[in-house]
Order: sequence, then structure tokens, then C-alpha cells
Amino acid sequence: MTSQHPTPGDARPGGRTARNTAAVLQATLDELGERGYGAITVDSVAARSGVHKATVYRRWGGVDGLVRAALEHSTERHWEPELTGSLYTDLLRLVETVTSGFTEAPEREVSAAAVAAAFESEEVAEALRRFMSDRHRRAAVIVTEAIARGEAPRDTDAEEVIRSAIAPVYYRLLISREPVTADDLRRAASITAAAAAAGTFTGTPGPPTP
Amino acid sequence: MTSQHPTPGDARPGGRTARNTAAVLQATLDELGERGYGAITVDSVAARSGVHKATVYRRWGGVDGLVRAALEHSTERHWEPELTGSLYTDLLRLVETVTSGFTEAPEREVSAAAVAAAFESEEVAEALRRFMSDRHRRAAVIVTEAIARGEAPRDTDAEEVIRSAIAPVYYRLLISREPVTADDLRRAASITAAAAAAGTFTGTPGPPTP
DNA sequence: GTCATAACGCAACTGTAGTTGCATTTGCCT
DNA sequence: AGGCAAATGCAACTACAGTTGCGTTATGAC
Repeated sequence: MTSQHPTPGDARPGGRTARNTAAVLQATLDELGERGYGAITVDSVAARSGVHKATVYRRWGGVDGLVRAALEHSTERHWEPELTGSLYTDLLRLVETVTSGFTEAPEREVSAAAVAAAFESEEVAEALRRFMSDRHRRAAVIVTEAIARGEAPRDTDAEEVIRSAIAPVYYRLLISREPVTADDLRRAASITAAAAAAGTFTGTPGPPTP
Repeated sequence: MTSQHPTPGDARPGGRTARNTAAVLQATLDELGERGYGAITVDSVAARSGVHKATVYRRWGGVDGLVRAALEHSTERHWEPELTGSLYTDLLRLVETVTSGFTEAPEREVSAAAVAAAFESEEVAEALRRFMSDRHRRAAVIVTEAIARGEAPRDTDAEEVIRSAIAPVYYRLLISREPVTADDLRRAASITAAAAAAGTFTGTPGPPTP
């Protein structure tokens, strides 16, 4: 059998199709930013983009597909962490960036929408997995630089250090839903930097040996 | 003005009303456990409980209200952490409990539903906030016992220690959506126990001083 | 430029979530 | 026991998410 084109937009990626793709993506981001994930609708995105409702359903399948597309667009966009010359301040900058990404409009709604939609759609969950994995990989430079400076052992698990630093921020923002203070960010960076220096992110973890 | 009864079930809490409340709560838990948050419907809960659809809408407002009720029911139920005699193993038991609560049926779906619904409903978000706050308070015994044994300074922020231990687990389960291994749990407990012993959860955090 | 057809626009349709007015049942107070 | 009103059951209704068949437009290959 020859190659199939299950979804429209695959066989003729140019011209009107490309314009529609861009218009719908932009409309999705705008609607998410203004009204949030709870209020966004295929109809509203269709109206805003000027693309017909049936076309949006055929190409993206529904709200989940729209969020997935927005998420994959974010994954493709370039991002890299700031490097200040010290592991602690690098991690502090990183958690500050994460925090503002979930507290300042309009980025806040887009980020929250991705996490929320992942609960309802395995498709979005997969996209989110890829997105987070990509961010881990890119942020790992912070740790490899720190290793090069001698701030952490050579066999430190770099991505695990990143996870350790940002996890408390995500926890407060999205799970326990408490306010995130500057002290919280400093503590997250501090604990992680100290643990990395102590070699906790190497080998197999176990009970602390004093 | 005299006292009002905005929601049905407030003025006559006994008899049929009480039976309906119990039936709907049970049906909600069952539906969540079997079909999950993405599939649960007011109609399905109404049919399963034998309570009429319109009544469920009037008393609970919708799926959000049902999840909120299930969450508040969990908050009222008694829970206390295991105490093994060492901070590290206590924290390890704790994160193991959290993990199984999000990975083993049917509890898994109920827990995930609470977090997911909090994104779409401020009412559920508030209930989740109270639930997590309650769990932090109850789990804090782990730390106060450790302080009594001299494993951590007297002015250690007990609830902050709890948050630090469980945050990486929640992060992997619900945000980055990666598998959680036994090593991950050991590392989370290990880092937190070491940081607590080092006095990181006292006073104002800052850059690590070696 | 010509042409086959992929992609789209349109409109009408289906299914279901959520609402409302009204009759009926049933707590709860006296 | 008796009665008032709260709570529920019922059915019809509205609103909107999502689907489908078909005619139209425009892309990409020749």
C-alpha cells in the first residue's frame, strides 16, 4: 500500500493550509492568554482565526489538539538558561523563570493549560512529556558548567539536579496551590546546590551517612 | 434579614437528603475510580446513585462540585503517617505512600481528578488547598519527632521539610510525567533528610556556605 | 496554462450537557 | 397527628459541542 495522509494538511502543506495553521495557532495562544483553558472553545478559536469550525475539528480534532499544537510550538522555539558563573545563582534564576512563567499573563494561562489538558488527553500528556524532557536537557548546561568549575562531582546527574530545583516550585504553584515567595525560590536553589556539591546526585541514593 | 438557605440540603439535612448525599458521594468515587475524571458525567453519577439528574445539578452544581465533595470527604477522613524512628525512613515511607496514591487504582483516578479539576474550578482549587494544607500539618509529626530525637535543629520548619520531600514525586507524576523509580524516592528522602540535618529549613535561606 | 484532488467553507444535523417550571414527596416543627 | 415548606422527581426545553455530506476553492504536479 502507498503512503496515506490521514490528517488534512499533510499532503499540501503550503499556501492556504499554511496560513490557516498559523492563524489557528495564534488564535489559540490569544484565546488561552485572555480567557484561559477553562473558557477556550473550538468555536471561539475558529471565529478569531477566521478559519471555519469544521476545518479546525478536522485538522486538530478539538481543544486538546489545539493545546498540543501550542505546546509543540513552544518546544520548537529556542530557549536557553542564563549562566551567571555560580550553580546557586544559576538555579535561582531558573526557578525565578519557572515561577514567572506560571504567574504572569499571558504566559501563565498557556503553561497551566498544557498541564491541565495533559490530565484529560494522552496526546497532550505525550507532548508535555517531550516538552519537559527538552527543557531538562537544555537547562542541564547549568550543571555541566558547574561541574567544569568543580562545584559538583564529574558523574553528577545533571537533569536530576534541574528536576530537584524546580520541583518545589511546580508543587506550590500547581499542586498545593500556595503562594511562592522569594524565600521559597532561594531555599529550592540552595538545597539543590548543596546536595549537588555533596555528591547526592551521583550513583545510587540511600540513607544519608553523617 | 433572616438566615438564607442558598443551596438545597442545608435546611433539612436528614432523611432522604442525607441518603442522597451519601449515595451521590459513593457514586462519584466509584465513577472516578472506574472511568476517571475525563469520562465522569453528572448524568452517569445521577444514574448510578439513583438520584435524579436535576437534583445533582441543584445540590452540587456540576462535576466540579462532585469532585470538591469527594475531596472534602477525604480531608475529613483520618490519616496519619507511619513513624519508624528515623527521619530518612519516615520520609521514604511518606513518598512511597504518595506515589502509590497516584499510581494504584482506584485511588489513582480520584487523586488525579482533584488536581485536574482544580485547574478549571476555583472552588475545587480552594478545597485542594485545604486538603494539602491538612496533609502537611498531619505529616509534620515526622519532623517534630525527628527534632525531638536531635536529628534536626529545634527551629526547623516542619511543613517545609514535608513539602521538600514530596515535591519531586508530584513533579514526576503530574508535571513531567516520567516514571517514578525506587531510586527517585530514596533520593528525595535522602536529600531532604540531609538538608534538614544541616539546618537548611531554619531561618532565611541563602546561598550555600561551605 | 491545465488538471486532478487535497483542503476548505457551508449548512444542516445529532447528541448531550445543563436549565427550568411544576407536581409530588417528605423532613421537621408545633 | 397535622401542616408548611424544603427537597426531590419529572419532563420539556435551551444551548452548544461535535459530525457529516456536498459543493467550492486553490495547491502542487505536469
